[in-house]
Amino acid sequence: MHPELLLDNQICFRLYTATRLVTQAYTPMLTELGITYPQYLVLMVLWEHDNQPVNDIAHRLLLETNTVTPLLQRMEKLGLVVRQRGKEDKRQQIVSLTEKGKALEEQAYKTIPTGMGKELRFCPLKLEDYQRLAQELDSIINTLKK
Amino acid sequence: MHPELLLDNQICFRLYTATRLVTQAYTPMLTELGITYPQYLVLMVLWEHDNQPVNDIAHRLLLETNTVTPLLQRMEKLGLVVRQRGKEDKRQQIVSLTEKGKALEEQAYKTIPTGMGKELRFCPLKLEDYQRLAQELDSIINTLKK
DNA sequence: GTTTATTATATCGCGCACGATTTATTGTTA
DNA sequence: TAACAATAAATCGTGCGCGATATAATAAAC
Repeated sequence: MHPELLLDNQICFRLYTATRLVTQAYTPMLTELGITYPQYLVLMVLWEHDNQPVNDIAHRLLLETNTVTPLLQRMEKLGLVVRQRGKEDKRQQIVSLTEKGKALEEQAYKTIPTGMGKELRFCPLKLEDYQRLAQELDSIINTLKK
Repeated sequence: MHPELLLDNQICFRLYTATRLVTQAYTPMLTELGITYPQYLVLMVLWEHDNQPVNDIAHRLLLETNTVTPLLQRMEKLGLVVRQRGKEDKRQQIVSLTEKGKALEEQAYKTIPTGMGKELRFCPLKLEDYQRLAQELDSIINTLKK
C-alpha cells in the first residue's frame, strides 16, 4: 500500500543486512584469531593508541560504556588486555594491550585484508565506489551522532 | 602501522555504526508503537504479504529461523501476530497478522517517514545519493548472501 | 570545608543474532 | 513398507547493544 513502508525501499534494512553479512564474512578469520568483531574493533582502537580509559574507547566506537565495559572484561579474561585504575583519576580504568593483544595485530594483518578481498572479489564495486560509499556513510553518521 | 587495520579505513565499521545510529533514530517512534526495529521488519514483510511460514519470513530478511522464531514468539505475546500449523505441511508455522498488527501499518505510516525525514533533514545527501547508496549496499549484499 | 553536582565505570534486564543441537514431519530409496 | 535422508521449527548457550540504575571519585558551589 504505502511505498514508504516497503522493505525494498528501506535504506535502513539494507544497512542492517549489509552490516550483518560483512560481519559474517569477517567471522571465520576472527574466529581463527579467537576474537569477535566488536573485540576486533577495540583492538584496532588500542593498536592505534594504547593505554586508553574506557570512555575514550567508547567514544571512538560511538558506543556506551555499558556495552564496552563487559566487552573489555571478556577481553581481559581472554588475556588480550589488562585494566588498571588511573593514577591521577581513580575513577578511570586504563586499558592496555598485553603481549598477546599486541601480537594479534600481525596475525590480523596477514589474514584479514586479503581474506576480505577474496570475499568481495566478485563485488562489482571499484575503489572509487568504496570511497564514495564511505563518504555517504560518514554523512549519515555525522548527521545522527551525539 | 598497517593502514588496512586503521579504524578510519574500515567500511565495515562505518556500516556497523551507521546501522546502529539509524536504528537508534527509529527507536523513539517504534517505542511509541510498542515494537522494536526487527519486529518492525517482520511487520513490513507481513504487511506486504500476510500468512507466511517462518522460513519465508526468515529468507526475506536474510535471517536464520533461530533468530526469527523467538522474535515471532515475542510478537505473538504482544498480540501482533498469530501462528498456526500449516494444513498441507504440518511442519510449517503459518504467521498471520492480527487486527492489532494490521492496524499498526497506518500508525507507522503517519509517524515514521516524516519522523525519519526530520532526523535526516541536515544530512547533505540528496535523493540521488540515497539511490546510489542503496545500489552500492545491494552490490555488497548480493555478493555476500547465501 | 561541607554540600551538591558531575563524571567514570559498573551492574542489571531484555531483545536480538547466530552457531550448534534437537524434534517432528515429509520425502526418498531400497 | 521399512529405513533413511531432507526439511521446518524450536531450543540452548554466548556475546553483544542499550535503557535504566547504582556506586565511587572528582569538581563545583555555597
